Amino acid sequence: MTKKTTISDIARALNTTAATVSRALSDNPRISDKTKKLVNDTAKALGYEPNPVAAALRNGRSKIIGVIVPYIDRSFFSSVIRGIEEEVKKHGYNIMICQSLEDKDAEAENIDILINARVAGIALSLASNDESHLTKIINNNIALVTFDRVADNLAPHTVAADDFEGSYLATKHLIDQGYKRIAHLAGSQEINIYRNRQRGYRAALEENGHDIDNDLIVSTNSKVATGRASAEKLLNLKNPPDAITSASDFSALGALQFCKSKGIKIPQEIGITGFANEPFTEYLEPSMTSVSQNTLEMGKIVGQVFFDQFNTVEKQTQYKKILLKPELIIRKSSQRISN
Amino acid sequence: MTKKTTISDIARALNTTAATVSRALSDNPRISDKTKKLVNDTAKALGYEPNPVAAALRNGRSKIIGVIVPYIDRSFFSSVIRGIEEEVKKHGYNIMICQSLEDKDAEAENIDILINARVAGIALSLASNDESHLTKIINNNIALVTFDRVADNLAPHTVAADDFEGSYLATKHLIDQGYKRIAHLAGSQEINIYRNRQRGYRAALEENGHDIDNDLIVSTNSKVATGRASAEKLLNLKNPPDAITSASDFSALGALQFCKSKGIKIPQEIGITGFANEPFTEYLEPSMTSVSQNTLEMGKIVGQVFFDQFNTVEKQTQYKKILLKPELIIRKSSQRISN
DNA sequence: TAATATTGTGTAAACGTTTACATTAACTAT
DNA sequence: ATAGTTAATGTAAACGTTTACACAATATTA
Repeated sequence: MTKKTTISDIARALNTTAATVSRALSDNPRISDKTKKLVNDTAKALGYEPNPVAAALRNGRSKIIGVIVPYIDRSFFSSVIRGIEEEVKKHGYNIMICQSLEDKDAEAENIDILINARVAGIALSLASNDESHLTKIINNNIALVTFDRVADNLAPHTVAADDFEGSYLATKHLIDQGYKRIAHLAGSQEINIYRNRQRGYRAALEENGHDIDNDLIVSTNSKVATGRASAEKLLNLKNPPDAITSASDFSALGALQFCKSKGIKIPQEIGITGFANEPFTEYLEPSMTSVSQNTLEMGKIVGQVFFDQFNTVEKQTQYKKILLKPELIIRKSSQRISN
Repeated sequence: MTKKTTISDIARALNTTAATVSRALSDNPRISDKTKKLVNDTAKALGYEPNPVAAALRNGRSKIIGVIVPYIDRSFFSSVIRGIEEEVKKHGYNIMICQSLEDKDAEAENIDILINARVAGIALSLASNDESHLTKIINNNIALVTFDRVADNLAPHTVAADDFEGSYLATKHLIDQGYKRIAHLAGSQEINIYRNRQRGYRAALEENGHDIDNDLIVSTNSKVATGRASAEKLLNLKNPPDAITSASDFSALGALQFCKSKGIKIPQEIGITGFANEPFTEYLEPSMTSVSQNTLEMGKIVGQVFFDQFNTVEKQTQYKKILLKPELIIRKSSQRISN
């Protein structure tokens, strides 16, 4: 392990000082072109590679973006993470990943760790409704972007899928397919994304002359088993639905399984749509219509928002609230009109 | 953003020096218990938090484990990453993630970045068969653990699923279920994991008195479409198989789709098993038997291997080649004997 | 031509730790 | 009582950058 070349080594070789070398390498206008060329050439000749740790110490800021998600291995998050990685890499940044495990305290702890690591920014999908601990990030003057489960009150910049629109699209699609009584498997109304999905469902019904029947809105925890139970409940109603639009792919899957087990034909007798376009939806029988949130894109945009910030003159940055257009992926579970 | 407390602040408050504070905080035996208590108390009182960047500069090593995978959002990798994260977090370490996109050059570049970031270790799943660029890691005295696609020649420590065993288990299971002509959808034989899976298949047949028929071994690229095509080819043989054990869930899915489309009953007329236990296998119709590689566990073990190394007296570390026992998840696609 | 800008470079401190090498005081042994 | 330990702490340098400030040399202006 031969010692690494430093700017001082370059300086020594050129009979100049580290300051000049540092400036030359960062293309400082005060340095003559001749010196710059000299420095860059010997840097290459000596195999110089900058030490980001030293720079981070001096600058009080490292070229790292911290990312905190509930679970790394949820397909939604891993895909967003990939997007963030690819975007920040373009700017010479790296990502440091933490999990909150949907626990507020773990989230707060991870925030402390990232602040201490002097990250340039933190991308975060909230573990809970509590956003109070985010102030710490802002007080430390660290760029903050929340995504998916965004912090509406505290975070200056947010990136999320337009859940209202996604749910609206799915519901409208069912209406267009001729379904008359459309039920909704709602997620926890504590969480804004699920509230928005319910709102989208309601809006689509209202704007298209459908009545809203509260019996057709059932609350779930976004799990397969609950989806099955909810479907059973719905289909046992005196006036059962002929379609189900779910705020989650998992509960939609449960509903689909229940219907199949009862021999109810999908999509002929009942239409089903999910939400999130989980990888499995494509392979179900029948394949399931779902709302794609364009997760990779979401990650890339999260990354971009950081650099938009970094590149604006400090104060003047406008707060960005970005809503990404979702895409309805129409598959067999909801398509009974051939076209 | 009030200035952060440093060890010098603590020293000043106690009328001592930074050296003593540093030693006290790291529980150095040369420091009296009285002083240690004093230091720890004022550290707490002043809200001191150590600056890992400064420590990393001084030590030439940061408490970061770099992870390089082909794609972050493949469920296999995201799950391993989660395991690594959870394990290293226990030791106060964090992970920095890079993607190789299955490109050798990108992998080499990421290695450089991580080396420059002075990571304590690198966990890596190879992008290609080429391992030559790994020498750099070793020359920089950075701990290296390869997993899944391991570097047999260069990497001292490797963690992988026992592919041979997994494939053996799946094949043996099909034999036990009474299938007589068992085909194999093989992956690229350039890659050792696929070679091992084919070996496991062959061994199971041989050890159980089944002939090996090379017509029943078809090579795929582990994609759904190829799986479909391969199944078609196999079922058109004069003497077609009555079971297919695949080296990949995706090609197994293709085979399953093809059989269903032809009205061939699974598992009655044909048994199918996949490999990797991708999330979707559970939800297929029929649900698909697959080999689980215990990915979360794999990640945790990768993490452990680092700290086993760190804690041994430098030189004496023995090279670890860990093979994890896979688990056969038996579902409907292969189970025609009721039990 | 003297005063003033401009250009290019050097000096030295700072970022916050860690640690090899003193130093001092108290303790043990003879 | 004196030399030799041992225990506890201090001194100062080092890790590799960046940058405020100073400075000299040249160019510009009046």
